[in-house]
Order: sequence, then structure tokens, then C-alpha cells
Amino acid sequence: MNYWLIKSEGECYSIDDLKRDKKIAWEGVRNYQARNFMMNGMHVGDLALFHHSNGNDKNPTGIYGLAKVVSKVHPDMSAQDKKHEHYDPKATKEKPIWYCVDFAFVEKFKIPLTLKEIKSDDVLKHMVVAQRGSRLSISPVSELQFKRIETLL
DNA sequence: GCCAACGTTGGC
DNA sequence: GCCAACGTTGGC
Repeated sequence: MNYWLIKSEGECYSIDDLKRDKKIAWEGVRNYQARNFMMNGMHVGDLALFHHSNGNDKNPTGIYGLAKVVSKVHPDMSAQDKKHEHYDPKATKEKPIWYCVDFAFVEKFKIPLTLKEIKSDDVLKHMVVAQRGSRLSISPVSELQFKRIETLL
């Protein structure tokens, strides 16, 4: 069982959108490090903290809820779709290059755990998302960090 | 809206 | 294979 953190701009795709959709293919990741976590590290049943980036005063940047991996890794078809925002001309049916997993909604936190709170916590300040300049959209979370968050909710 | 930090591209 | 230039991310 592994734990993860997945980032999305709240205004682009939020935890509320996932709650509505119940399940979503996490398409559009075009970073090899993030892709490799999905290809090699994720297993069905893993839990992922759902983080909103690019927040504002009303909706601060932070962790808003929980999602769960519900599929094995599969080709990201949006890379082969010319009309898609994240189309990659190098991706083909034979060599899809980009892959993704499906996430299902688990829960929305009553109150989000803001990045400010994460950075001020002795355990959580070591999370990848709390590091200066961190742009990784998918990152591993340690069991210690995950349990710590559970106690703060 | 600013801008630092980052990943990627492409010329050499 | 280096590295400057570029486009993007994301906190503030």
C-alpha cells in the first residue's frame, strides 16, 4: 500500500468535480517523473491526497480530500488526440509514451489542510509539495506523513 | 500580476 | 553532451 499526492488547479479540476464524476482517468500528465510514479509505483487501492494548487484567499492552496487508485496504468489517449490541449505528436498507438491511472472519489475534507499548515508542521514540512519550487504534479507520501494528516483532520 | 524556480528544447 | 533560451508552474 502506497500513498501519493496528486495536484490539480482547483479552478481546472477540483475535488468537487471528482465527487461529481466519481471516477476520472488522470490524463494530461506530461512529465516523466510523475508518469513513472504512475507506471511503476501505483497499485489499485493506493490512496492519494487531492491537492489544489494555484489557490487564492477564498480557496487556499492545500489538500482538499482523498482519492483512490482504481485502475492499473493504461495509455493516456489524450496524448494521441490532435484536438486535446496536451496532444503530443510523438505519441502513437504502438508507443503511447504517456500513461495514466484512474482515480475514484473517496472523501472531501470538511476543512482543507492548507499549504501554510503543511509547511508549519514538523512532519509535513518534509512533503514534496512543501518544498520550495516543487512542481511535481504526482509525488509519493510516506506512511508517517499520511497518518499525521489523518490526525489533523 | 509578479517572478523565482523548474523542465524542456535546440543550437552548437 | 553542454547550456542558454524559452515556456510553464505555482506561491505569494
